[in-house]
Amino acid sequence: MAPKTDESTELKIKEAARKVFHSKGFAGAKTRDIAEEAGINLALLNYYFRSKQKLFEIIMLESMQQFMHSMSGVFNDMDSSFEEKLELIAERYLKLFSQEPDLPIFMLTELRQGQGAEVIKHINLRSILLESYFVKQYADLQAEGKIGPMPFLQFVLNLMSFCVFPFMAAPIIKHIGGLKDAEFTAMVEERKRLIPIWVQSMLRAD
Amino acid sequence: MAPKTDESTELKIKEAARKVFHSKGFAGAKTRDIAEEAGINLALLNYYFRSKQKLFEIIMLESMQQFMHSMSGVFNDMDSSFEEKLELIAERYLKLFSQEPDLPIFMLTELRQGQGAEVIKHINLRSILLESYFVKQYADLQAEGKIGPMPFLQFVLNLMSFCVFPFMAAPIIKHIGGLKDAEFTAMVEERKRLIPIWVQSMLRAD
DNA sequence: AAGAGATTTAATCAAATGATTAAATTTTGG
DNA sequence: CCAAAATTTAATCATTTGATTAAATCTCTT
Repeated sequence: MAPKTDESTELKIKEAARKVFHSKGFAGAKTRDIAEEAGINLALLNYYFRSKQKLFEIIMLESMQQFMHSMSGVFNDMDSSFEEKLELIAERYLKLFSQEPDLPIFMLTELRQGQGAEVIKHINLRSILLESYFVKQYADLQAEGKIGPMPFLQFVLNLMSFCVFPFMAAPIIKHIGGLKDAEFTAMVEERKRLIPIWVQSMLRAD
Repeated sequence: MAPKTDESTELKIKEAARKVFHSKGFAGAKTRDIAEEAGINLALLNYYFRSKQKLFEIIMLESMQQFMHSMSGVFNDMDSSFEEKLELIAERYLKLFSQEPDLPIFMLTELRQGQGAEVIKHINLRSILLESYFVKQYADLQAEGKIGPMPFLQFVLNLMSFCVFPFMAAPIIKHIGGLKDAEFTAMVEERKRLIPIWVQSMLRAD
């Protein structure tokens, strides 16, 4: 059944590893869980990826790229206005995290601890963000006095937190609000519309 | 040296457990690490707390109480205005997380996974929040038309995310912004002042 | 179809880890 | 000061877990 170069097995393992790592974290993920999730034997996992650590680094890197891929296209689009970009960013991130709700807390946890700390250096996150067309548009609007003096870093931080935090705090939010899954989804949908409005009002505040 | 009921040893262990659990999470924390951090033998840890799980539940509960203790006093203070409460909340939370930067991501991670999921039920987080004087002040301002129709849950979510997210994302923020610790602290200080202003502007936006 | 190479598996190893036990040491009450 | 109780330790156990190995099975070329 398996062809000479079996990419389907490699993909199955990676997919399983992504699921387990995202939901349990590096320390909580067991290689046997990943193998079982992939429907293969433990030895095969090491045959393909050599070690848990190596497999993790691949998943971590791809997760971060997934994270940034949603972003970079919008950030450097020359045809959309600053306001339109706000809408696109909220739209895309909330959609991504609706599909991958464990992604934000996984990445922030692993970046904070030892595991993922190395990966961040292999990605030019800094330049992708700070040399984007989005930054130029932001600076221009500030120069024209159309938005306030909020530093760009604070602005991005606030925008990201609006998008990311609801998913990280989902269990508490559902508990406090007494929300069922559908109601939580509705709240997220409402935020797609509101986040751009909120951000704009903040930018004019101080 | 040790008195009949040695509370100092018990406290030493709990303090060590708090440190290790907060920085590594339940799965990443090793009982031997905790014992070493406390300067005692592994067996003594089990003598006092019976098991890693039991010790964790104590730490988890106390962490959550610490989290809410900062809050509940402000939320039900009859003498401060809504605007003053915004300032107090930003002030207190940013101060707390400056001292305990691992607290937010620890709690959200463990609440999301199996470990802490039980603890949330033992705490009336929902009623503490939704039956507070803060909610009444919010509703009154809405009734008077002084703030917009933003649902209270979205409002609290936004306020919390402003306070919590910078600490969860600290490694990325420092990397992107090229910030040293002192500069990060300065940014947090600036947010103490700005968060109330931002929130007020959002409340008038939609 | 045969055999070489690739893929997959069952069995096993070694280290890490949570927990226990029995003995040693210290503290307390008489 | 002595003995009982409490505290602390070193040694050990059993399970989990990451990884390896040798054999079996499958695929593809000729």
